[in-house]
Amino acid sequence: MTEYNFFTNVYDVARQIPSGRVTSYGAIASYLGAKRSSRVVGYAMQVAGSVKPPVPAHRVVNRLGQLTAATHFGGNTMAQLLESEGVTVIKDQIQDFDKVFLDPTVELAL
DNA sequence: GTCGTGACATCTT
DNA sequence: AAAGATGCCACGA
Repeated sequence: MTEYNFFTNVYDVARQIPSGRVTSYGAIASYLGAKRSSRVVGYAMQVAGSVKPPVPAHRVVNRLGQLTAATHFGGNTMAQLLESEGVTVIKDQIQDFDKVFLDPTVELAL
């Protein structure tokens, strides 16, 4: 009995994000058909570290491309991971965000 | 069981 | 056009 919550749905999409790519809350929310529920998407990421399988929350950032999640990760760990995947991140700010940005409604266009 | 807060975004005035 | 207010779901106390 899989608890199909909005969270679970977000995790599913986030796990479909390839390495070196990033997405925004609104994009995922929109993909799920709940644009205004962007807040819930963000909260899902918070618990993402407590969910199975682990979700690459470091690939999910806000609309500005800022690693706002780093606050919960406990440091710059998130930025280091992104750089490790080929994403340039400076001071919790993704560079070339337009290039690494991936839209689930486009790439994952179901 | 109820109230409030939270990795944001969108809609309205 | 910009600024302000609202909305959504889940979890914590």
